[in-house]
Amino acid sequence: MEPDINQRIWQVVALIPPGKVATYGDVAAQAGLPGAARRVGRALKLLPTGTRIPWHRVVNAQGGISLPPGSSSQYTQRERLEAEGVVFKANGAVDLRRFRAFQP
DNA sequence: GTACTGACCAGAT
DNA sequence: CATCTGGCCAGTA
Repeated sequence: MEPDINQRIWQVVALIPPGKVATYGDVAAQAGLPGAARRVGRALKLLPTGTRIPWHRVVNAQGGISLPPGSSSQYTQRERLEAEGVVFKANGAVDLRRFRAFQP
Protein backbone atom coordinates (compact mmCIF):
# COMPACT_ATOMS: atom_id res chain seq x y z
CA MET A 1 0.00 0.00 0.00
CA GLU A 2 1.28 3.45 -0.84
CA PRO A 3 1.35 5.86 2.08
CA ASP A 4 1.37 8.84 -0.29
CA ILE A 5 -2.14 7.99 -1.35
CA ASN A 6 -3.41 8.14 2.21
CA GLN A 7 -1.65 11.47 2.66
CA ARG A 8 -3.46 12.87 -0.37
CA ILE A 9 -6.78 11.57 0.87
CA TRP A 10 -6.31 13.02 4.34
CA GLN A 11 -5.26 16.35 2.88
CA VAL A 12 -8.42 16.54 0.80
CA VAL A 13 -10.54 15.67 3.82
CA ALA A 14 -8.84 18.47 5.71
CA LEU A 15 -10.06 20.90 3.04
CA ILE A 16 -13.74 20.24 3.68
CA PRO A 17 -15.08 23.38 5.37
CA PRO A 18 -17.03 23.14 8.64
CA GLY A 19 -20.76 22.71 8.16
CA LYS A 20 -20.21 20.89 4.88
CA VAL A 21 -19.72 17.26 3.90
CA ALA A 22 -18.17 15.31 1.02
CA THR A 23 -18.85 11.81 -0.24
CA TYR A 24 -16.18 9.12 -0.41
CA GLY A 25 -16.30 9.37 -4.18
CA ASP A 26 -15.85 13.14 -4.06
CA VAL A 27 -12.80 12.86 -1.83
CA ALA A 28 -11.30 10.22 -4.11
CA ALA A 29 -11.87 12.36 -7.19
CA GLN A 30 -10.41 15.46 -5.51
CA ALA A 31 -7.37 13.40 -4.53
CA GLY A 32 -6.89 12.45 -8.17
CA LEU A 33 -8.16 8.90 -7.71
CA PRO A 34 -11.48 8.71 -9.53
CA GLY A 35 -13.42 5.61 -8.63
CA ALA A 36 -11.29 4.85 -5.60
CA ALA A 37 -14.00 5.48 -3.03
CA ARG A 38 -13.10 2.27 -1.25
CA ARG A 39 -9.57 3.45 -0.68
CA VAL A 40 -10.93 6.52 1.04
CA GLY A 41 -12.82 4.32 3.46
CA ARG A 42 -9.68 2.36 4.20
CA ALA A 43 -7.62 5.53 4.65
CA LEU A 44 -10.10 6.90 7.15
CA LYS A 45 -10.12 3.65 9.06
CA LEU A 46 -6.37 4.05 9.57
CA LEU A 47 -6.73 7.44 11.25
CA PRO A 48 -5.74 7.37 14.94
CA THR A 49 -8.29 8.36 17.54
CA GLY A 50 -7.87 11.98 18.44
CA THR A 51 -6.65 13.00 15.00
CA ARG A 52 -7.28 16.55 13.88
CA ILE A 53 -8.43 15.40 10.47
CA PRO A 54 -12.17 16.15 10.18
CA TRP A 55 -13.06 12.63 9.08
CA HIS A 56 -16.63 13.12 10.29
CA ARG A 57 -17.35 15.30 7.25
CA VAL A 58 -17.11 12.30 4.93
CA VAL A 59 -20.37 10.47 4.20
CA ASN A 60 -21.50 7.93 1.63
CA ALA A 61 -23.14 8.71 -1.71
CA GLN A 62 -26.57 8.69 -0.09
CA GLY A 63 -25.55 11.28 2.47
CA GLY A 64 -25.60 8.71 5.23
CA ILE A 65 -23.01 7.56 7.74
CA SER A 66 -21.21 4.37 6.71
CA LEU A 67 -20.33 3.20 10.18
CA PRO A 68 -22.03 0.43 12.16
CA PRO A 69 -25.21 1.82 13.72
CA GLY A 70 -24.81 2.11 17.46
CA SER A 71 -21.02 2.29 17.39
CA SER A 72 -19.44 5.14 19.31
CA SER A 73 -17.74 6.48 16.19
CA GLN A 74 -21.06 6.61 14.38
CA TYR A 75 -22.51 8.61 17.25
CA THR A 76 -19.50 10.90 17.31
CA GLN A 77 -19.75 11.61 13.60
CA ARG A 78 -23.40 12.58 13.76
CA GLU A 79 -22.94 14.71 16.86
CA ARG A 80 -20.03 16.62 15.38
CA LEU A 81 -21.86 17.30 12.14
CA GLU A 82 -24.98 18.50 13.89
CA ALA A 83 -22.79 20.71 16.08
CA GLU A 84 -21.52 22.33 12.86
CA GLY A 85 -25.05 22.96 11.63
CA VAL A 86 -25.49 19.97 9.33
CA VAL A 87 -29.10 18.77 9.42
CA PHE A 88 -29.97 15.09 9.23
CA LYS A 89 -33.25 14.12 7.61
CA ALA A 90 -35.65 11.58 9.08
CA ASN A 91 -33.95 8.74 7.20
CA GLY A 92 -30.64 9.53 8.86
CA ALA A 93 -29.06 11.08 5.77
CA VAL A 94 -28.03 14.68 5.08
CA ASP A 95 -29.29 16.69 2.11
CA LEU A 96 -26.29 16.58 -0.18
CA ARG A 97 -27.76 19.29 -2.36
CA ARG A 98 -27.30 21.71 0.52
CA PHE A 99 -24.32 20.43 2.47
CA ARG A 100 -22.01 18.95 -0.16
CA ALA A 101 -18.61 20.67 -0.18
CA PHE A 102 -17.43 19.74 -3.67
CA GLN A 103 -20.52 20.41 -5.76
CA PRO A 104 -20.35 18.94 -9.30
C1' DG B 1 -3.13 -19.51 -6.04
C1' DT B 2 -8.62 -18.58 -5.15
C1' DA B 3 -12.48 -16.53 -2.28
C1' DC B 4 -14.50 -13.34 0.50
C1' DT B 5 -14.87 -8.99 2.72
C1' DG B 6 -15.37 -4.05 3.30
C1' DA B 7 -16.18 3.59 6.59
C1' DC B 8 -17.94 2.61 -1.73
C1' DC B 9 -20.35 3.95 -6.31
C1' DA B 10 -22.93 4.75 -10.79
C1' DG B 11 -25.88 2.85 -13.97
C1' DA B 12 -29.19 -0.52 -15.43
C1' DT B 13 -33.26 -3.20 -14.51
C1' DC C 1 -38.93 2.61 -4.68
C1' DA C 2 -35.59 -2.11 -4.44
C1' DT C 3 -32.07 -5.17 -6.52
C1' DC C 4 -28.60 -6.43 -9.32
C1' DT C 5 -24.06 -5.79 -11.96
C1' DG C 6 -19.68 -4.65 -12.50
C1' DG C 7 -16.07 -1.74 -11.17
C1' DC C 8 -12.69 -0.70 -7.48
C1' DC C 9 -8.40 -2.66 -4.42
C1' DA C 10 -5.98 -3.92 0.02
C1' DG C 11 -6.38 -7.16 3.77
C1' DT C 12 -7.45 -11.69 5.44
C1' DA C 13 -8.28 -16.69 5.43
